[in-house]
Amino acid sequence: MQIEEFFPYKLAVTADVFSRQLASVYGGRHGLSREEWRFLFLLEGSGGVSSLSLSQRTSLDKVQVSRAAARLEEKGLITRTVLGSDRRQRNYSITARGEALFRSAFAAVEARASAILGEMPPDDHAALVRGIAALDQAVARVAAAAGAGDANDAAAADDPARQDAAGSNR
Amino acid sequence: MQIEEFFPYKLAVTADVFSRQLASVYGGRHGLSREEWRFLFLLEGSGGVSSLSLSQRTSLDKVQVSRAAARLEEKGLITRTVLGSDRRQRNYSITARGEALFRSAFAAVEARASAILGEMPPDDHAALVRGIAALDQAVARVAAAAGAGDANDAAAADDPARQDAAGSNR
DNA sequence: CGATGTTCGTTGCAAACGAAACAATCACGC
DNA sequence: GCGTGATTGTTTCGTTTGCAACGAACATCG
Repeated sequence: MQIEEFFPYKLAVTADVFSRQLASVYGGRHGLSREEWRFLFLLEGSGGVSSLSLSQRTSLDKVQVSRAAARLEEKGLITRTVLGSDRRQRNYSITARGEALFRSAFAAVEARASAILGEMPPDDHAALVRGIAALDQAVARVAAAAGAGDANDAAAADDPARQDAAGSNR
Repeated sequence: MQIEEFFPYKLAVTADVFSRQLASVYGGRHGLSREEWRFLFLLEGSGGVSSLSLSQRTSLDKVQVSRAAARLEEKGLITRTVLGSDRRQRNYSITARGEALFRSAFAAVEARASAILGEMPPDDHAALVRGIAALDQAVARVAAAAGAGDANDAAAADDPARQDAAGSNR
């Protein structure tokens, strides 16, 4: 079997190239990392987001959230405040500068994304959207079933320290 | 716009989760990194591959190839020899141990991939394959056009040292 | 042949990452 | 109220990654 014909490989490579195309837009011109970009994306619109809902809604784990928040705060794009109800949690909100930067970046990113997706025949575009949605659901089903099972399976003899990752996000 | 509904985000997240499912198979049980996995994939079957054709056929740049090759050689999974025709290039070939390891890993990976993809309704699966192929072509067209154009665009005023990345892989 | 420029693979270095340890805060049982 | 455990966010440590510089091997032109 040639690797080019192995579908998981093609999916990974294609998605990566596409993602890099967009990352070069918000990264190159606006200086945002992928985590920072997603972070601002979440904050934009909603006035303030607690760290809890942020972890749940993105594919960022708590370490990535912490680091991205530190950098964004340093750049003056977001503010971090401590919640009164639970003083462990943080409440993130976007600043005016952050919102302006994000709007600018978003317009450029969407333009690039539309340029690529618009290059596809409409039928293929619809197929892509449909296929990704279905894959998303399928991988969620299998991952839920295989998450504990295969992890233990893989750790059969030499890795007793591995615990199941049930409580983790991502 | 909610980030969950932004298609590029959904594509990136879904592809990443799927890729990680497979990476946990060849990584967890067989101790291969993604680059090493792809490297062995390319070498398997073909008796020997020159470094030149290897860079062209994978999405690995020369640094990744060099490092993956060093680790694989250290593990005894491949051999590195110097070509007679051009003594700068290397000729990689897989060892018996490497081939055995790869075959075992491949069977497990394919099983996991089939488990996920087989979970999808056949129509959706067909749509996914079709959509990814179309996206692959579309992004290739746009990247070729925007590669130089937008890079210069982004580097408008502050990065005169940027040269076009035409000769680079990835 | 010798000088210059190009290509290939490797290495150094700084930034980023993942996993585990950590401190701070909360929740609960007694 | 107070110890014990759980949860949240941060930090630390070792590794990996991307980028640029480098040396070695070739090519080209005089």
